[in-house]
Amino acid sequence: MPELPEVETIARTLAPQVVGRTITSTHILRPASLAAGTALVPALAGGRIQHVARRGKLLTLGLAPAGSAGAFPVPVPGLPPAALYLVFHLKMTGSLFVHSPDAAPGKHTRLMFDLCRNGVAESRLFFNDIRTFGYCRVMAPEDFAAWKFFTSLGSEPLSTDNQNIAKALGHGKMRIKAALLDQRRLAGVGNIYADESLFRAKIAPQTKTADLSRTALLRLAASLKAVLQQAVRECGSSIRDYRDAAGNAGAFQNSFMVYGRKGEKCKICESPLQCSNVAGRTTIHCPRCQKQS
DNA sequence: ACGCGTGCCTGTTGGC
DNA sequence: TGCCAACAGGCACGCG
Repeated sequence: MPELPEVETIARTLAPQVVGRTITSTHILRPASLAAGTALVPALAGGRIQHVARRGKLLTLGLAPAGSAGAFPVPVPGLPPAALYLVFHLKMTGSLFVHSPDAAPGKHTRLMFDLCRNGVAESRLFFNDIRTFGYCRVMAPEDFAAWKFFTSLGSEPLSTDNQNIAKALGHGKMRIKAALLDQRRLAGVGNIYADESLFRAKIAPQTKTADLSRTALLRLAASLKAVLQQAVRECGSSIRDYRDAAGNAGAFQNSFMVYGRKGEKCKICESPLQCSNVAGRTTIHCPRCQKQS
């Protein structure tokens, strides 16, 4: 389930395989996986991939039309300019891989993009998604910049200072775990990194944000950044079958203190870890270590 | 306006 | 051993 570190890793490993290539054709195996921009699909042909970027959990490919000098009047905040964007949300089971140009779609292949370099067919970009929650949108910059989900995304935790992270998390009446998962407050945090950052900050996930001191919120901000930074360094977490765009597994799952460790002993105090449901999500925490507010 | 519960989807897991 | 309910979870949506 790609969260910020996984999407960042996928973007980094995908970029060298696709930047500079031109899309020659698009294969839509499951129309519903193309959530918007069907009318723009013909415009992809001849588009040259300029960059791969990430915003929250969204992964974007920015295209320039063939021969363009690169003047793109409508900017998309937080992303490099492009004439047209391919925007992916991988949700739980989406993945992106580059295969040979004649590779056949698999059972879970939803979209394929043929890529050429210097006029020669080079590869085929696959969007696979077992559970079909993920999607791809083809968007002109003005549509992208006006897309409600995109415009309501909160700031990037790794480029926001601790005071502003504490501010983003600290208001309202939510439980702190729900606030961490709220993409309008901070973009990119999912269930894994919410639980892991709460453990490291010694905060119980069900605590109401209003009951947390400024000190606790600042500690959580620092823990969240540290966890995300380490996970990016370790190329994300591979549980089940997550792989980056180069086919490599991540390593951060080896550093999990709580996620997926229901009933196991806390690595700090050896108390059994408690499983509960907070904000509609499976939540694991240590009832002994996570008490500070 | 905000917070919360539910549905979407399919492969895997675990209980009986 | 086999069946099947429960589970995984990000986000859209509807309700209060």
